Amino acid sequence: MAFSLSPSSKHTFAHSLREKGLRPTKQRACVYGVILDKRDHPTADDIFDRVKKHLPGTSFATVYNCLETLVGCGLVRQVNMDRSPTRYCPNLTPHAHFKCTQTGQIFDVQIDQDTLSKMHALIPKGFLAENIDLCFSGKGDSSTN
Amino acid sequence: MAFSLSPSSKHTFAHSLREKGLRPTKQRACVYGVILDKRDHPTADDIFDRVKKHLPGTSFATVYNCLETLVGCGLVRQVNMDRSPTRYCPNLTPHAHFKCTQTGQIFDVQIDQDTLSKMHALIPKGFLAENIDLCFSGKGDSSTN
DNA sequence: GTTAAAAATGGAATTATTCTAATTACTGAT
DNA sequence: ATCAGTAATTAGAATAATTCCATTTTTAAC
Repeated sequence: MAFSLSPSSKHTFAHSLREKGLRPTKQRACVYGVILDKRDHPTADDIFDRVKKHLPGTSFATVYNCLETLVGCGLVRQVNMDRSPTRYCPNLTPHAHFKCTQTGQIFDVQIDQDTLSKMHALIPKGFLAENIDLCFSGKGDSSTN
Repeated sequence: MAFSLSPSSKHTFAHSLREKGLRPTKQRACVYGVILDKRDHPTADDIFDRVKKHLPGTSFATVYNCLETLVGCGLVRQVNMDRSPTRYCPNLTPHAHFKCTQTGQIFDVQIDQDTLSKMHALIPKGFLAENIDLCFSGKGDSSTN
């Protein structure tokens, strides 16, 4: 059976897509669903595996298409750390990422408004930032292993 | 002829390598040289082309090997923005990068100590960051085109 | 000079991602 | 409801940055 989003997620989802004239298809809902469901910053590959459990016929291309669409609608964010596969994150609040070099795990790190402003203030006159990306890497919290 | 580093760069270069028991070969010097020479955040491909002008026999594998070595010695930094090819930067002071979405150009953006501290302060207890990466993207300064 | 270790080389292999052409599913107008 | 037109999905091929591997060359120490 298809993935079922919670009523509120389903609403945000359908609304965000329709705003851009796009259709809330079951594949898109499912991709969005698995990203919301387990917030472990999955790769396209992880997402493909999870989606197939719900919609076995789904192709890799579709997963990539859906991801691109969801990113374009602002429903999920892409997380790129060094050269490793792109990961996807449904947390839309201002936050940074911390990658544990030992486990590969990625953690969200909240950014307070003051620090965010200071970061914005770095940008020289004449530049207009549409995107900010802050990534840390190092040893993660051992208690979370 | 091989690339010639300025006396002070040559010293830093040889010193940093020898500290790790590595040899300051002409290929490594050349790769480092072209990165220092034109600080435009070149890709491995760009570097390969430039190195070949000085040392025509150089292979792609060597360029990658040298880059890995230089990064390992802390002589250059890798810059990864989204999925585009890795770029290399000899600026070792704390700085962020701004990528112009229109031209693809990458600009260095200095980070002051206060902002840097605030960014560090975001890291939760128990985590130890070895690396910080701050990237902006958006419209670059039109006066630089 | 000889020898052992390190580095460089060329080409093949890998892998995440994108592209392409063909099929299927919607949506809106009739 | 049906049809036409558009959007989305599919399978598989293609791409491109990077890494790997086996071999050759260079270097440094004795």
